[in-house]
Amino acid sequence: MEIKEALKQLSIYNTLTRKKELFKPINYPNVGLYVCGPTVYSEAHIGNVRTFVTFDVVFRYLTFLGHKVRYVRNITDVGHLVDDIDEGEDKIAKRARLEQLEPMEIVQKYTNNFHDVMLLFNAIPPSIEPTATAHLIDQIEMVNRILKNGFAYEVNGSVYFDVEKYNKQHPYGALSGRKIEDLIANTRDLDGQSDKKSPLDFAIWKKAEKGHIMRWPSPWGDGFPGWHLECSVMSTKYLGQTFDIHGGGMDLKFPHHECEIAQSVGADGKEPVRYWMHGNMLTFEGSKMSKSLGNTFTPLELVNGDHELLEQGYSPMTVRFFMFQSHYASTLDFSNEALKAAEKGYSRLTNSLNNLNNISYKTGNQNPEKEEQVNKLIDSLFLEMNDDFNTAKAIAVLFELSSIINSFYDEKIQVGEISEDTFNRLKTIFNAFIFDVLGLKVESNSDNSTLDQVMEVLIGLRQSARENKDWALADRIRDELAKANIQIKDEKGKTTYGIIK
RNA sequence: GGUCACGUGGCCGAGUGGCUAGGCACAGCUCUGCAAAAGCUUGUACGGCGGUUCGAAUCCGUCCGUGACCUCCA
Repeated sequence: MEIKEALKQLSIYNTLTRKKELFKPINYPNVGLYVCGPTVYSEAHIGNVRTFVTFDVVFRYLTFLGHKVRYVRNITDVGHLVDDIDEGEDKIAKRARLEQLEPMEIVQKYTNNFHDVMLLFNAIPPSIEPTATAHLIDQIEMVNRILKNGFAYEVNGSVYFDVEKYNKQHPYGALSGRKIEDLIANTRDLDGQSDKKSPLDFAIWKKAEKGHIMRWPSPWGDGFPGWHLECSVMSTKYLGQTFDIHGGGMDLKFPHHECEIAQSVGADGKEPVRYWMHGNMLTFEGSKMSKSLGNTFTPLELVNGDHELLEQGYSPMTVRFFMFQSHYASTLDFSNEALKAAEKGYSRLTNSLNNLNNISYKTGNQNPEKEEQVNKLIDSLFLEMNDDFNTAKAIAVLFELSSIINSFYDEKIQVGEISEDTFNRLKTIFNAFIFDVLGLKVESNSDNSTLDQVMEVLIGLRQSARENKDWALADRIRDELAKANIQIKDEKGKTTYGIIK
């Protein structure tokens, strides 16, 4: 599909500069996109879904505009500690102990779960999905480079990044807007327990204590890599020392992403990322959903309605659509009312889509105003997405187009008022935005062909009754079916049915 | 305590110095044997108080409220 240059001017809000900037890839048309993936120590929750669905659209839209995107999203399978960045137990090791499994069994189990969830929500798999444990040699190498450059020190088999020393040459905290003095002033004393010179320092290699079940040999003895290191290593390895876009949840901005920058600059002397993007959090009743607060639910619970906070289940595409009705950088509050509204809205949109695909073009009296209106709305779809992936506005435009489409379908407006070219453009772009850009799928209520056949019989019987003006029987069929949650829909010329939720 | 966001009509939620966001709900209408479904149409909102401006919901100040980050979480 040919897209006008004027419709390809994408702007991205860059968290680093706090400004919207025109997106210019380093090696057009290639684009490098790195997104921090999950730590696979427990089931994915609905907040994870929001972040990855957000970047799914980023990936899809960049591709749609003609970029060749290499999308790297890691799996963290070692190094992420439970309580304190450098003092807790490894999350995966802990889970392995609790479930009495090998750590790699935990990793596999929750990686599978994560993939299932991503599939359920129709997120395209990344081009490369590297794991931390498969890049230990690369990580040890990066630790060596940082040590060689003097930005790290070894103590008792662990290696720490020297934040204060680094800060003398490179500003630390630019991404999250922090000053090192404030950070120092705010840090708790660690009661002299730590090997670290400063509480701000973070482990890039951690010694494995006796009995620690995740350990690899290194120049500093048996140990495992620090949490932040993998992302620096794998983004550098697959996307280069400086690449285009780095994304992740807002909660990773500090310290995780700040540390990534420090590590990359400390190792290779280059700013790693051109555009930083951060997706915002999901809230429930006003407070952040998070594993630690325990107010999350899993995607499956949401889909099945299997949670005390949920009045019913909401289909994956309803949820996806719901998420797109707000901007990725805003918090989004979950509620039954809002989800139900999204469910109806989404069904309205897919209904219009079906209508559009069932209209056959007929020439008529062209109306230049209508022609211009339709083309302008189509252009707006691009312009809204170009404005920092504003899915909410793009969806609003889709609804405006829906009204026009439905009017064509009902022949309240003749489709011949617009040219055939414009009609074809409308059809192509409307479909493309829904399926390719937003990544929505049409979910059918029933794939049950037996039920379809039964309903065909009942609808036929009712139709005969109506033709005989036997309203009592016709209404009885309708009402009895309604009791069984099946709704009869009399449309023009034909009758269909739907399952009431 | 420090830093930073946000407060939009009944609900959700965009956006912006002057011109209708959109969805849901409500209402009216069309269709229909009646109804439902579906579709169409309408609704003039931006926390309080000051200020800047010809004009502010949009900029500035201030107050109130909510939230996030500052140890883990997407």
